[in-house]
Amino acid sequence: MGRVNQFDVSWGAPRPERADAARNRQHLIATAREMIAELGQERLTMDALAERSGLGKGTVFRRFGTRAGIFQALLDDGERAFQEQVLSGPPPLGPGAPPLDRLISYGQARVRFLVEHQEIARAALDGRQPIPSGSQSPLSQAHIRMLLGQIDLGPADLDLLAIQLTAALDGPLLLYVSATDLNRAPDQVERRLLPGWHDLVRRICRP
Amino acid sequence: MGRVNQFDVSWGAPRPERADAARNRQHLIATAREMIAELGQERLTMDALAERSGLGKGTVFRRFGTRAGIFQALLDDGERAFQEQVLSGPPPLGPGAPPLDRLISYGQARVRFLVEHQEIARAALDGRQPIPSGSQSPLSQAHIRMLLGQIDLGPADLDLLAIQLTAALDGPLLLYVSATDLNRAPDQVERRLLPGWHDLVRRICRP
DNA sequence: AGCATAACCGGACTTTACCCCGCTTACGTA
DNA sequence: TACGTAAGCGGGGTAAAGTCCGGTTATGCT
Repeated sequence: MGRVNQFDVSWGAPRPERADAARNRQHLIATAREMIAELGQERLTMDALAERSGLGKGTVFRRFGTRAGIFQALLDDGERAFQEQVLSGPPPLGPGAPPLDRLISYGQARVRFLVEHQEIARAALDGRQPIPSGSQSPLSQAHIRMLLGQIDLGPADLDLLAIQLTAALDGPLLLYVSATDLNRAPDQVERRLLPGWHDLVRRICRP
Repeated sequence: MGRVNQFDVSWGAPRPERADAARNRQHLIATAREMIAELGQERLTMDALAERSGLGKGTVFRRFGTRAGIFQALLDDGERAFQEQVLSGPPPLGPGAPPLDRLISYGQARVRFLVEHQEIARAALDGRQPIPSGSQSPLSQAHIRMLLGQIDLGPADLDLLAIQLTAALDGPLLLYVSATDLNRAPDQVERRLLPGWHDLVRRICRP
């Protein structure tokens, strides 16, 4: 909800969004959610979204820039809510617990988040964009980086380590686990991935 | 080179490819390489590829199924050659060295491979495909899995660990490192990623 | 060799992401 | 409150991905 348009990457909004534009974005996102629920992501077309919203095609594209942009916006939206839990919710996810515990439960929460938003997350990938589309999951990466800073790891490239961990967390879901598995048995997937993350973090962070 | 068409996922070819089809695939791959070198991946269109090859559009699509399929084929091609080095080349990459050393140098070789084929690798991603397009880099994953099996890691989900490591290896390049950085200073990227991989593996595999 | 059949070929056709540009509307200033 | 202007709007236009199907060619069998 904070961003002005698809080019506004910086957080401090340089200029407030015009009222009608904000209204339209809201409406577009809501309509997109409806259509995805009804038809599935692969049948969400830009034209149909525009028509059902009662807006012009041009508007849709100015808002989101590209088809993948819609899904990124949707994901951002969900991620923002999720991130609030993480930043100010109860321990061990929120502050108060030892950083290692927070890291572990963060990963577990994110696995659940990604399983839930799996369809949208896949559609937000875009092979044509030269730069990682909107730089994938920067919030997640930043949070992991922050927690790593509070753990004593000796000399290490913490920024890179955070990137690697983020990839090890997101990758198995987005790229490597078959969609069939996920749809048929999301529970089983979680039962495997959650301990996997736990184990990975323990291995990396032990002295 | 081995696969009959985009639906043939199994390795043992059920039926040999017809001679003209094989010739056309060869020719298409070669032409695609030329055009990418001349124009860049984003300007490689299916129509242009067909015309320049002197073939019909239908042929191109039957061969590769989708635009991303072309890039997957190109990547497969390169990966196969790379994999031979790994399976039968000299140590520490090839067999003969201790598995931990092989794992480390494998990652380093793969980083170089991905930096080199970066453009194609990105284009091989496809957000619309419900299943991880051809299941991304299965060869790499299998090799890592094999090496992990030769290292004493105590009780662990080795298959999942291999997936996580593959993601931690590929992810930073495909998703998180900006394309600008890569193009301007591939050397610097390597200088950072190579030690990063070394460090990650040491952390995970120490007793 | 001759034939049946399955695979392959090509290019016209459809769908859809994305661009363009003249018109309209909201907001800062006087 | 009136005005100038920058931002927003909409829908027709383009190009490229992906589909279809009638015609063609390779291959196995006799």
